[in-house]
Amino acid sequence: MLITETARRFGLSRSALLYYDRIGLLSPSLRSRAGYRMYSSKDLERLARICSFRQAGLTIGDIGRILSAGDQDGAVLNRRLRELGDEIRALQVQQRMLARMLRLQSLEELPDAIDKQAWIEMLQAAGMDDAAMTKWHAEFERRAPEAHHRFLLSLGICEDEALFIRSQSEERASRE
Amino acid sequence: MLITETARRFGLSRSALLYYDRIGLLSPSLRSRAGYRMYSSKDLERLARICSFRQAGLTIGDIGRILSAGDQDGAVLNRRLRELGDEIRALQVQQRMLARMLRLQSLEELPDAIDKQAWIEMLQAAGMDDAAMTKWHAEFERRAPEAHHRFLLSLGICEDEALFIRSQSEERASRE
DNA sequence: GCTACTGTGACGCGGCGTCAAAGTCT
DNA sequence: TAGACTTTGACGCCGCGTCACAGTAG
Repeated sequence: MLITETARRFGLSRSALLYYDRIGLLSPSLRSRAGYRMYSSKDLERLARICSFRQAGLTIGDIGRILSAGDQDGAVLNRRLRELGDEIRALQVQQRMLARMLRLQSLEELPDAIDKQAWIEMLQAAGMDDAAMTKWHAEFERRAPEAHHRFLLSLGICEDEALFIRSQSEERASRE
Repeated sequence: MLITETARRFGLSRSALLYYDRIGLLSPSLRSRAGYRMYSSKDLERLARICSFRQAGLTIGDIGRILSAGDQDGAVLNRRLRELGDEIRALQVQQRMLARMLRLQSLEELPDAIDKQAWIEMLQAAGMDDAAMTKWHAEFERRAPEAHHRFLLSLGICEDEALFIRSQSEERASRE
């Protein structure tokens, strides 16, 4: 099968298949006399697997590793699964930030304290205790003080309390 | 304030600030005699806004547009909010695919029919009726037949039923 | 003179898309 | 001969990271 037809069948672009050939992920096993790429049924099977993995969000590198060496105990798949959880949570944080920005922009209101509570509950649900949170604040303050400040304000914490938390974080950091 | 200190305060890298300067997103208003970038308090305020928007997942282009022309009715923010929903749903689909792949790999079992049912329920919950699903199958078959086939199999639909669905999709597509 | 900063410019990443120039099939 | 395919190669995209080399502040 020729390249464009192969691409169409799998919902890919021609340039994607050219790319896969260039990096050695999928090199068609035959060439016509004119040098045209000919995809055999085995190539198509390999391509089908590649597509599945791509749709599952694996990188080209990971797919190459799985196809060449196999995936011992599903290590690669499990790692990607964890990454996906992290990515989704990060996007959900962005959602909340945007929602808050829109509220502030349209209503010009102060954010309510519920969000600070919600944030704490999320961290607790993730297994963090008070000590862990204090340590996390200290680390945040050390690495990016302004960002720390803006983050506290974004939780609906007032300027004074934010400065208090930051000063405590500084103390804690300097004691170590 | 000098560049590295500014970067540290906002949790950014020096190269990010160099980049923002190059593309004109944030150009410090002063330079020292030796040509060093000096960030004024107004620059820092602008940077704080930039950081907020970046943390909300906006592209550099969008941020530039908002900072220069404002965001009429929160159009940019609302668009990004919709995109985020789409992205999250896409990642969740990837999660389910990966989970299924791991199950198949570890248990070497056939996927159960529950997943086909679950898929249908999801689409119905999204407001799709039978007619819409038929149309969607036809479109899928037309644009990427192999991918359509693999998708049906991934739902735990057996080879025969998949071929049947695809042939119906073809008929439906050719009648239009 | 040492160290830690600063500048500019060039190149790299992933996963392709896009364009150009030339050849091939029908 | 037309036009729909194919080849290779080079360059572009985003949001920076990373290098090299040179100048500057203390």
